[in-house]
Amino acid sequence: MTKSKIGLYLNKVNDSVTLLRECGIQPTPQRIAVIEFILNTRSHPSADQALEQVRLQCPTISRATVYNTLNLLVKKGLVRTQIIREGTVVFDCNINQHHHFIDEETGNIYDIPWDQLEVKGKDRLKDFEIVEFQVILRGRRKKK
Amino acid sequence: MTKSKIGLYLNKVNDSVTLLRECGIQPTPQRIAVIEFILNTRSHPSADQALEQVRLQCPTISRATVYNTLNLLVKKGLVRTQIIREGTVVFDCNINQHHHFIDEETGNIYDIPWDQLEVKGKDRLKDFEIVEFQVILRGRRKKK
DNA sequence: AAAATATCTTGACAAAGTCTAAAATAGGAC
DNA sequence: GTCCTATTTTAGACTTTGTCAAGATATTTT
Repeated sequence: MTKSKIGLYLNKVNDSVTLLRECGIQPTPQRIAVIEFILNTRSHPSADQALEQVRLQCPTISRATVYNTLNLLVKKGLVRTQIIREGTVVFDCNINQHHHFIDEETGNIYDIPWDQLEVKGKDRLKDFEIVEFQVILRGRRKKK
Repeated sequence: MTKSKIGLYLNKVNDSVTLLRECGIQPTPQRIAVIEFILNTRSHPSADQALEQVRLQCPTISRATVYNTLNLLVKKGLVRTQIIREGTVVFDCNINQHHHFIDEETGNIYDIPWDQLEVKGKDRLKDFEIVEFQVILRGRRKKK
């Protein structure tokens, strides 16, 4: 399993153990619980929301460990943070470039595939060296 | 003076008094100090940063008053909030649509005029009703 | 000037996040 | 297995951002 495929296949404990080892992270039960939760959700949770969910599996885990583990996963490039919710950083297991849509009624955050939108005119911004960018859209998700 | 011109002309106390009155806000010394600071900065400050600066002019102002006044100005449409900095809401006196560039070295936030960038493909997002959007770019501002 | 409103301040509180010291655990050497 | 060391985890203290309520000040209204 390669890093680029994470986030969809992580339903076996073995996978997360392997993944942690590949990143040079000791696979403790706490870290396994965190990585299995975060790589299997599309919900862009905050650290405290992750804590709440991870405790269902691993009731004794401390807040500091969840924060430490999530930050470690960010440092290793397995997840990334997004600044799109008021008051808290959210964690995003989709490490490929993509955009975001935020439902202002529910607070839900949806990924928009990179190739669905095109941003034109960036080369005109002569004063800025762009390292990354994304479009952030807000509104309502339509009911089916 | 109309609301659409605010943010550039606000160097006379009279202007801010007029503006507050136009919005049905009683122009107290505290509120004048807050509005004069916030409408004359391009720096996208947090509420606590605003407090710090406003206290230079009005040393006795309380934190609650700065928060209340800023939120009041948001409600009246004179400034708006942006979620682009980690850990805190920032206030933006540019109420016209625009994009943002964030210098990752300094944390400085720069406005990018609306017409400099074009986002194509929004109509393909059938599941979403878009109320607003912006492009957020990160990188380094080039030295002159 | 007294009463009624509106505003401001202080301090308490909650949530998000970091840090530290001590306890628990794991891994390696023997 | 036992001992030793390095790594992890935990609990709690602390900071920052933000809100709220109660009392103190100001401002209007009459």
